[in-house]
This record gives sequence, structure tokens and C-alpha cells, in this order.
Amino acid sequence: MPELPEVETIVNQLKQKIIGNTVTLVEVKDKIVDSKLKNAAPFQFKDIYRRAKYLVFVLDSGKYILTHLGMTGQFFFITSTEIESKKRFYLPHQVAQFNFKDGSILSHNNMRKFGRMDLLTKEELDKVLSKLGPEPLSAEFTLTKFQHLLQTKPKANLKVTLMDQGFISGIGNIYAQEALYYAGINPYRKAGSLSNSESKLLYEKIRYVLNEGIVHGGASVDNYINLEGEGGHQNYLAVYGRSVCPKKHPLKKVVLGGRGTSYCPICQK
DNA sequence: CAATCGTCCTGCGGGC
DNA sequence: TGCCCGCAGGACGATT
Repeated sequence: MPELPEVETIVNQLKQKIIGNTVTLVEVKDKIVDSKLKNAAPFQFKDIYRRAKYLVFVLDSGKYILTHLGMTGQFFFITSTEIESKKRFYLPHQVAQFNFKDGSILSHNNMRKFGRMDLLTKEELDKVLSKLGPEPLSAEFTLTKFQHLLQTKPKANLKVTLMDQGFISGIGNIYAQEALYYAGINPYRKAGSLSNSESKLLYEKIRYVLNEGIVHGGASVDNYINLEGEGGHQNYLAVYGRSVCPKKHPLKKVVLGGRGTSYCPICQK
């Protein structure tokens, strides 16, 4: 499932492939993609950036394509000479195809269709993005701000709160569990219950696990791939999808906020 | 306000 | 061996 590091990786790779390219036709193949995109071409991609787990494509027409990959979203960039040989990769579960002037294509695939792809005006885009919490890797996201934020939901479950996109953006089920493990904090804790040193450690570990995820090109669990194929961060996960922690203690698997959660009862207090 | 539940969707794994 | 059932999960809305 693509979270901040996975989306960041995809955005950085897409930048080099499609900025400045002219789209001559958009094929919409599923209802998770805005049918207005059928009439959007021709246009040029001016920029792409990440906000939370969203990819924002900036068009030269003044519009924006807001994309959420959900759990199983993938992008393939296929050059004109590869189109025949790579059909078995990009045709299954394809939800949209962007055809470029030079014959290359960008394919959005989404097996479980939990994602979205919408053509929006600036106002519509701002309305969606304004609901998101701060970017955990930004300079504005200081320790003081994080500690203050935790006190705004003192009674809420900590792990669920870390995954709340309106609270902090970009953290999902993998990186929430990883950050809590490295900080030595039990996922059942209340957001407002952390000591000064605990919140400081959690703040540092959130940034650490997200940065490591980016360094490794994302974590390929479920069916995440980036434009170059699999990421590498799945090999560095401490608790997500594991049965023992790095210190070989058996992990507990519970459900929190309706989501599977692994933690170490010995290392995490 | 916090927590839970249903909804969307489909590949996969468990069970028989 | 093969089939069927139910689970997983990001985001959001509704309900407890």
C-alpha cells in the first residue's frame, strides 16, 4: 500500500518521464477515474508533486489531476518501442491510459480500485488538500508542533491518530507501526499520554522511517511497485508483516482502528 | 469526541 | 484436487 515514501518515489520517477510531454489522448477504463478526463487532452504536464499520499499532476491548461493510489495503485511508463512487449504488465487492471505525442504511454493500474483520479480546478484541489494535516518531513513540522498536535487529541488512540490524514499526512499502516516500534511506544497508548522524551523520540522515528522508506524506493508489500519495479524497503521492516521483532521477541498481532497492527510487547511500552 | 461499522473491490489463502 | 467463502485495507460517511 503506497504511503508517503512510496508516493514520493513514484512522483520523483514520473517527473523525469512526463514533465513537458504532450498528452494527445486520455483513455478512461474504470469509474474510479473522472470521466471528464476523456475530454481533457490535449495538454502538457507542467509539474507533479506529492501531498500526503496524493499525486498532484499540474496541467498547462490550469487544471489538476488529483490521484490517490489507494491500496493497489500502480503507474507504468511505457516507451513506444515497448508497447507490445509490456502489454501483459500494463493492461491487467488498467484504469486509465495517457497517450503521449511521441507514442509513449502512461498507464494507471489499480487492482482493488480503492484509488481515485480526478480532474479538478484550482479551487476544487485546494478544498481537498486543505483538509490534510502537516507534512511530517517538512521544515514547518517541528517537534514543538508535533507535541502540540498530540495534545489536540489527548484521548484518541495514538496509532489510529498517526494514520489520520487530517492530523499528520502521509503515514499509513506500515510506517505508523514502524515508527512506534523504533520509538519503543505501545500502539495502544493515548495520543496525549506521551512524556516529553517519548514524543521527541516518536517525532524523530517518524521522520527516520519515512526517510528510510524513500531511500529504499518504497516498501513492496501487497502489490506496490514504483516505475522501476519493486522497492527495497520491505527488507528493512522491523514489525510490519513480521512474526518477531529485530530482537527476536515474538510480536503480537491485534486490530486497531480496524487495521492489523503488529507490535512487540517487550520493546514497546 | 472517540470508536466502530459498513462501503467500495478483488486476489489470495484457508478449510473441507 | 478443486471449489467456495471470507479476509485485508485507505478513506469516508453514518452510527453508537
